[in-house]
Amino acid sequence: MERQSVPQTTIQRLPAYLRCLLQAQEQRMPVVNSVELAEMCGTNAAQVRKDLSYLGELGTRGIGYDVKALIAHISSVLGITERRRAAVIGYGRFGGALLGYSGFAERGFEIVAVVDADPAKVGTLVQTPSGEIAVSAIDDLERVMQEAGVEIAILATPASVTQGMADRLVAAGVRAILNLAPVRLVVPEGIAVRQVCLSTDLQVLSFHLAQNAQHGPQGADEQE
Amino acid sequence: MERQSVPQTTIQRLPAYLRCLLQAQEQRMPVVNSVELAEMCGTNAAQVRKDLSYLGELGTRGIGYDVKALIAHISSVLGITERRRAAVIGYGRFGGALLGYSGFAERGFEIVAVVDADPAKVGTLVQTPSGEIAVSAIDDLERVMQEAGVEIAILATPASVTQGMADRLVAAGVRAILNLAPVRLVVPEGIAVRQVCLSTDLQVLSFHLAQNAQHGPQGADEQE
DNA sequence: TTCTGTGAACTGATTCACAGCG
DNA sequence: CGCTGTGAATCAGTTCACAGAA
Repeated sequence: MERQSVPQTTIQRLPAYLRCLLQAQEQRMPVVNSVELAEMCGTNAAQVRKDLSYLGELGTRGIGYDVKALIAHISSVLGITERRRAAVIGYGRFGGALLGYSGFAERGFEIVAVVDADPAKVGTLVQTPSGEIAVSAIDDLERVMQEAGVEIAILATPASVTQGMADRLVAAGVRAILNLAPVRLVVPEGIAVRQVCLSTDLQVLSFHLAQNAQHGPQGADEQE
Repeated sequence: MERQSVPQTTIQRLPAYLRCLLQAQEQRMPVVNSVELAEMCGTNAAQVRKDLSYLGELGTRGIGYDVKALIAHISSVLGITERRRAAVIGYGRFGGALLGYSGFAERGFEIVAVVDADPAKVGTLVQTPSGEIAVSAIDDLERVMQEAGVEIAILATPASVTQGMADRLVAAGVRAILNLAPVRLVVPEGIAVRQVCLSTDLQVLSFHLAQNAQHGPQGADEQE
């Protein structure tokens, strides 16, 4: 019944708002206004009001935003009122680190499957914050995704095999992919992909170092 | 002697151009034109030409861009003609994964120090793609940063101590920080910070799943 | 009076379309 | 001719400034 045109940039800020609101809740603040919320997450009040206004009329004039209600609303917009089921593809250094990470569970995600190509690893039991799971074989990828009801795949495979994995995941019905390998994925329309590339981020940082070195230490801050 | 107004967005795309150019070089292509380069990195030709034009007149009309020369130029703009020295703060699951990752070395970075608070870990030898290094104690943070000549710090510490670490790093002269902990860092003007938050990315993906579920499987692709 | 919600103005980035170099 | 480099047009996102709800 409502709009669908929430700007891309606003969506990317919603998780930050959510984090700050949870923090406010811990501090027993029943209400926050746009100035406080902006302060907490490092934006400005106009931005906060504009962003939240895309989601509906969520505030009370003269008062501010009800913390509990706003948390519920943003969670709903982000689609994390129910826990989302994710899988880690590639049980290597990064894959292993992800499985042990408790931050996912705290933010609405559960790792329900791990897949690896190495026969030596298949069958291994892995301890995750939300339980113990066994490593599955790559050959069973499609079956495992379907049986575990995986909605999001986290690709932590070697670069060379990553596109192939993505193709199989899409064919198996996975519609959202977080790619940690340093390759650009090509996927059909309608599949959501997010690329995380630490080397890219380091290179951007390096650019700023190069800039500041050149003409006096006054310079660029933050990203975005 | 030249401009300093390369748009933020262009800078963030330079690493991708670099990656594609290295790939072109491997395929023995001496020259690429804007259409080919756009194809390779998933943009459009106008974008490529505009981006590269901010760096100078690097192409040859009627021909395209010399791959070798363009690699050299972009590397120079990104400040990675010399190897940049980075440190990993926090030798936990993620820190460990980073140290074993060979992608950094391939893209102009060298991990020259690891620091951890756990006395049991201090002194441990860690094998990295570019050699063996010993874990240093957090108490020695300032000295280690200075002696190793660290330019970029990668924060992989528990959220609760991350801001404190950032403060000490800045005080120790580090001017660029890649933060993997899910907290917003507050740093003085002139310090470059990049935030990587996997949970945030998952939440954005979840938003897209929620959207598509609502009104028919036609939908959002890619990030940015 | 206090603070939200929102048009209007502005800023920055992308795309278009073409002049002009090799 | 083919392709770059670039002004001009467009589009998206941010900031301003204020009307009006509580």
